[in-house]
Amino acid sequence: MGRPKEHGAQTRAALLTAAAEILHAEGAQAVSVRRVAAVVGTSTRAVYSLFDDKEGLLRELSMDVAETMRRHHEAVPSMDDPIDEILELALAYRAAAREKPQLYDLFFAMVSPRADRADPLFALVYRSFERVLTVVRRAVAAGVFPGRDEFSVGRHLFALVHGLASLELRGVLGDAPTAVNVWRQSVGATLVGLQQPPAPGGRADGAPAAT
Amino acid sequence: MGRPKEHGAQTRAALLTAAAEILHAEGAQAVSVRRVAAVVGTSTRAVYSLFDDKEGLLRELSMDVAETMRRHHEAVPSMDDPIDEILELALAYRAAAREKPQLYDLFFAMVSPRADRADPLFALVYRSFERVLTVVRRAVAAGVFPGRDEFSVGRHLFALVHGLASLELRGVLGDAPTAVNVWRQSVGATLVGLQQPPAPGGRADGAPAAT
DNA sequence: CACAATACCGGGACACTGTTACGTTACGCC
DNA sequence: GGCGTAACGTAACAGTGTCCCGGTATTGTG
Repeated sequence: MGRPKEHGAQTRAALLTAAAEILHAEGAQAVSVRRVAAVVGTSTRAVYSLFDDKEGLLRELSMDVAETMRRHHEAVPSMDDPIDEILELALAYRAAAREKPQLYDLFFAMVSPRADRADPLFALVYRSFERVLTVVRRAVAAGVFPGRDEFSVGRHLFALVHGLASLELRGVLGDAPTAVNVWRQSVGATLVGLQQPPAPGGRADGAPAAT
Repeated sequence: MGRPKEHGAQTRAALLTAAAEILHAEGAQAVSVRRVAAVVGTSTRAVYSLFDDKEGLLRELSMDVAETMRRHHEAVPSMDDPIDEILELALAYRAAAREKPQLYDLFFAMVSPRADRADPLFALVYRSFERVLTVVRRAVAAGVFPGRDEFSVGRHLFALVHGLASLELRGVLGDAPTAVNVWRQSVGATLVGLQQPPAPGGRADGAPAAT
């Protein structure tokens, strides 16, 4: 009973690709519900039927970056030296950010401690982090990062790659060959530092010292 | 000749404080020209007379963060050990970001290689970076960072503190005491790594290797 | 086969946004 | 006092996200 849905999977896909094209070509602020609907040739109503609202549409788009992140991260092969593997994973983060520069901010906006674990988008984002944690965990077990745990190292690396990505996407790191060297040197130096025991005065996991 | 200006320095100040209050209380998206004008009790025209447009208003607000950054950075005293001083400067960056959390994104948006050197806002932003560069330069001259130059070290530190600030403002670093430990450990480990000679395969300044 | 119930659709309306053109007003100068 | 001029407030314009209303297509039922 009732009129059957017209806005099905293909309209949904068309809206997403249209939104992605506009976003890729002109940036996030150029994406409007009316415009996306007009490109597809449907009404704004379709957006509100298929996604809840504009945020839902953008949220679906950020699945795109999250998937790009996952792809690059899981494409990194296992290596004998976990240090080499972590460096490659950092460069995978860079590659994903450069592949979807306009979506990168959307991706990082998903990072939140209050994220719902059952949310498929969060789960997808977490897979990339988990890929890194796997190696780090192995390295910690092997005594590569004395006095540190996997989360401490993971957080540090996350902060660094996000900072590097932010700077590069703003053009601060120069052209691509220069930028990749900055990444190599920065991540490399960080990994060297992490292999030394942490300075006293605070626990390595970030919790305050139990005095 | 001509009607005298009514929208002088005090209207300007009132608009700025009103905008800052709204931004502080409800975030950046809540700031609208009409609303700011209504709070002050004047017309939208005043905003366009005193500032060029809304971006000009926000731009003036970002002077606020830039000034906060400068204040915290220049409050850090000279120390015997440049490593200690750099760590304190990193914590100064953190303090400034935490003092104006809603404005932090505006601050970072000002970072661009295409920034106009004559722009007073850019000049203000650059003072904080220059404060760091001064110590780093001294350390490089003393041979503390073998095989690296001041810009390589400065960029690395900038990426790290921006990443840490971004994570902390999103609540990822936990409560304040935990977060400050994360900062100390991360910046500390980074400084340890930078004191080791860089890995071969690329120049430390980020430029591609001259093979 | 007719009909009403139903679930969806498109277009228009609403409350906003930033920005600008317009008519008005208030001053200094002649 | 009249006039030119510059700044004023208002109102309009084009755009945004969102939501409601009249219409419509389908389908179970009489």
